[in-house]
Amino acid sequence: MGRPAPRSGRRPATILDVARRASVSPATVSRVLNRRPHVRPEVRAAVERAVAALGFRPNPVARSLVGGGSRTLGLIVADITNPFYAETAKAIVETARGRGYMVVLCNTDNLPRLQAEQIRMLREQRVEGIILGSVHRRDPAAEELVASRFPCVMYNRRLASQAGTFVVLDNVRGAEEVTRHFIELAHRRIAFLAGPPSFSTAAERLTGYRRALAHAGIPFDRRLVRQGQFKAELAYQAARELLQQRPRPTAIVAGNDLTALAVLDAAAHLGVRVPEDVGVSGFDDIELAGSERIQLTTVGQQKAEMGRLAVNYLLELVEARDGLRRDPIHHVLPPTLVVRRSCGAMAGARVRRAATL
Amino acid sequence: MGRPAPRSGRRPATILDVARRASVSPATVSRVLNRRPHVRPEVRAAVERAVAALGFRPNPVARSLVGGGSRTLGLIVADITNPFYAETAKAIVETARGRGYMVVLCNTDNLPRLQAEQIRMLREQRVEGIILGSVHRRDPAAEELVASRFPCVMYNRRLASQAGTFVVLDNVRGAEEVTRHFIELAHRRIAFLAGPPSFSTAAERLTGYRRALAHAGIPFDRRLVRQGQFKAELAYQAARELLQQRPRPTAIVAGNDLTALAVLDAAAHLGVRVPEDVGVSGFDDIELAGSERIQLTTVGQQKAEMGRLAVNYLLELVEARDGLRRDPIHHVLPPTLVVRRSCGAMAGARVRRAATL
DNA sequence: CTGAAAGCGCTTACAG
DNA sequence: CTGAAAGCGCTTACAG
Repeated sequence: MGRPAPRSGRRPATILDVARRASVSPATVSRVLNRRPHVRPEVRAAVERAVAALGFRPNPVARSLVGGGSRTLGLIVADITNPFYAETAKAIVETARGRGYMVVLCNTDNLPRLQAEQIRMLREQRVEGIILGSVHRRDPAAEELVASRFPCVMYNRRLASQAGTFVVLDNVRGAEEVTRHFIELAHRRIAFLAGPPSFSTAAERLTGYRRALAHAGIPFDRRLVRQGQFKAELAYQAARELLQQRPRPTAIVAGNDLTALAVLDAAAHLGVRVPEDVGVSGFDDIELAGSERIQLTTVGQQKAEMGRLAVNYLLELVEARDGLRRDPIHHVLPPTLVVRRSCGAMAGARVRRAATL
Repeated sequence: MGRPAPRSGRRPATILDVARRASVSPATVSRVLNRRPHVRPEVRAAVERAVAALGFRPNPVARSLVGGGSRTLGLIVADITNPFYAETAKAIVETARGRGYMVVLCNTDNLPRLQAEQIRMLREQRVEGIILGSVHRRDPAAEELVASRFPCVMYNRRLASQAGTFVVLDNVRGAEEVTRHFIELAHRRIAFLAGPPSFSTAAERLTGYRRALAHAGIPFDRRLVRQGQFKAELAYQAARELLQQRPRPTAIVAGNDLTALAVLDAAAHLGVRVPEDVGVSGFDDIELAGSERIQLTTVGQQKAEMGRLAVNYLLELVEARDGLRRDPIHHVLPPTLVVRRSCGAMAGARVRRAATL
């Protein structure tokens, strides 16, 4: 009588099965499973034997219901087909797996409404923390998330308020360095293909560009700044306009590699040679930037490292059992100027060297 | 006395709160929530009012524990930084969201051990179904998953046994068409940069290549086939070897776009002109294949459609309440030959046209 | 049509 | 050190 005998079939073992086999209570099994102290070694061993014999694996859903943690994180990016996000996402997923967490992927296309909805869904699904790859500078949903003290970290972009933990590139310096690089190559009419000013990345890169001009005493000319929106199609149009200006800019600093590629396309279609007629630079150093046909000068960032840091900071928050939650961390990574052919420095070097001989 | 009054604070409303406010039982609330019949309209309305007033959202974890479904799917790909996977993943995530499901992303780097581990973890997390983007032709973990009748669908690649539901490209035809295209351009020494033969995609593309040669009466020459492993670095080496053969192949059919780009690089480094000295083609039609600097002739596949189909077939399985589970579906999508500059057809056409005048 | 009760598989105080 | 009991928030037979 009483409960039916356990079906010998496919039903996965539960903690009760383990308890019975080891002749202990489920509470004790739970203690062993969670490596808690206060269990006699021989009891612990018996439980472990039972676990092994039954091939028992705790049901994460039950654990999560009772507050034990779902071992799942959320990752929200703007566009997973953007190589920058794909590369960081890969590092994030792999780092999380190494720590025993899975990650739910969400794609927002930069739509605030979608991002707010995804944050809500992720919290309902009881993910233990959220990584935000594409917050806006003002971003009510993200700000509320941070304020609620729910474990989260931003990467790539940050809030204007500087609230919360984030790991970002030093975008100001990156843009400043690449712009100065063109200045050192004797450029004066340097255009800037900007990203949407609602993103910290775009705003900071524009700042860096202006700063480099200012340092060199080159007046800022707003006609040389065009919106590329970080998107290939829009950037293509903007690049055409820039390239048709007279006098034509002698260099174009693009907001990211995707838009820099659009500049290359626009130049090709207009018969403008790169780098002879116009120098071009990007931002991100995606894998294709180094290919022989592209050879894009760009600002590199440590994408895998950024992803790893984001996960590690997040898990610190997740695992900090409430009390000892420390101050938000602002981790700013250094940029690397990657000089390839598209800026003209290579050719120039060769020419100069030849002249010296 | 009895249970403490609900803390007015942040505790999210539960089904019990709703039941109390609507003066019904939790069972009735559950019925309304799940749109089950047999609820008087006025009761239903009262419950709905209570739900709205409390901002109640059912806890998916509890639902999932009791067998109600976690509303989560798993997606396992070989490499999310490969644009093919990024593009299909995007469609998958968005289609799933439209149907109210989230998706857990896993990356295997094509390691069978990792894939087996991820499948296990996903099942433990109680995802309701799994999409496999990178099965091997023999793949014990995937075969077992299919055999267990757990809802799953493969895309891109399939099992040699043809077991399970899948949506794939007609790879044989794709490779056959692009090879024939070169033959029609009068090529005879056509090399093939293969993928790992343990993948159906690679095996089928090789078959298509051989079939086109056979149809044209061109003898198969195994020295013209090299392993590119679908990876840029390995393909680069293999491409160098091919390009240094004497006589040099006049065309190279690459197993995918990533390896075709490696061929372009190798050619550039060796001073071999594309398409004048060697024609090149890829497979996948990733976004960059169309850029002005690349202009890669390739075999296009409907990536977004493939992702959408995978989700829809999977949800059919998930939602087919056991009984009416129908036969596995084998959906084979047609390839599209995308002719750009790298094959030489453009230049050739122009030349021929000029000659005619 | 509706409710009381049991149960999903764990964990966490509370006793001892 | 260990166990009995309650509970996490739902859903599902079973009664009525």
